[in-house]
Amino acid sequence: MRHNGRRAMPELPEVETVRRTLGPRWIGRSVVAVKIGRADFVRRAPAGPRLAALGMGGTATDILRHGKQMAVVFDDGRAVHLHLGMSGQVFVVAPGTAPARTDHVHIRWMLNDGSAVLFRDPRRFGGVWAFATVEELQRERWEALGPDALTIGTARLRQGLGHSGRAVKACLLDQAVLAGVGNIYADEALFVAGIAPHTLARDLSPEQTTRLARAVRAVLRAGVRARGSTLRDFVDADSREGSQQSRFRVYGRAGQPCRECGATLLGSVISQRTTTHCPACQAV
DNA sequence: CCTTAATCCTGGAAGC
DNA sequence: TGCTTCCAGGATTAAG
Repeated sequence: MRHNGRRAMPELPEVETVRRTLGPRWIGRSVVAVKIGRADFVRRAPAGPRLAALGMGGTATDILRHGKQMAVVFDDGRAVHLHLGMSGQVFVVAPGTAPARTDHVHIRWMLNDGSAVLFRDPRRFGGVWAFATVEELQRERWEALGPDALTIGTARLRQGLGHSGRAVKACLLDQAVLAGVGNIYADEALFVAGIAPHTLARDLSPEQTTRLARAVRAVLRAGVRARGSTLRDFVDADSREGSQQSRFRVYGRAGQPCRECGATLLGSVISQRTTTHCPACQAV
C-alpha cells in the first residue's frame, strides 16, 4: 500500500510535545554560542548582530506555543520564534554526547551546561524568526492566527467559520480560522465529528459545529497524550519517538475499510490536500 | 467570494 | 540493481 510510512509532519500535538520536552532542558540555561549553518534559515532578525538576535548571552525563561508555532523567550525579553515546517526537529544533545545525525542541522544553540539545542530540517519549510520582544513577535507573527485549536470553544469556532462558503476542511486548515490543525488532524476531527469534509462551513448546523469543536480538541489532546502521534520521523527534544499506540482513523487510509462501519474510505482533494473520509459515517 | 496552481525542498516509495 | 518519476507536507503568492 502506498504512503503507509508517515513522515514527520508537525501539527499542534508534535509542537506541544517538543515544547514540553524542550522546556526542562533549556529554561534556566544560558546561550554561550549560536552556530548558524544556513543563514537563509533565519527568516527574520532585527537590526544588529544576528547571533545576539537569536538569543546569544540570554537565559531562556519560557517556551511559548500558539498553534503550530513555538517561541523561546529570554530573560531580557528577546523572543526566538521557531517554526518546524513539515520536517523540522528540535532536540537537545547532552553534554559530551554526539547527535544521531548532523546533516540538515541549520542552527545550534550551545548552552552553558555543555548541552546543545539543534534545529534540524531537511526540507527547510521551517525556519527561525528573531524578535526583540514578545510583543513584537505577537504583533508580527501571531496576531494573524486564530484561537489555539487545543482549547477551541464552540463559539470561537462558529465565529471563525462564519458564513464561509468554503469546504469545512479548508477552514480547519486555515491558520487564521484556527491555529494548529494540519491535514492529519483535520481529517481525523471531521471523522470523529461525523461531518463530510466537503460540507460548506455555512451549512453546518449548530450541533455539528459543537461536535466539530469537541472533536478537534479530542483528537489533538489524544495526539499530545501519544507524544506526537505515530509519525515515524518525529522526535521530541529528547530524541524520543512518538508512541505507536494511536492509529489514525482515516488519514492516509483511502481504499481501506472504515474502522467503525467497514465501508470503503474515499479519497479526494480539498485545498490541495489529500483528504480521506468515510461516506457512511460522514454523511453530508 | 471562492479555487487552482506554482513555489519552496528532500527522501522514500513505486515504476520500469 | 539502478535509474527516473511521483508524491507528501505548510504557508504564501499570484492568477483565474
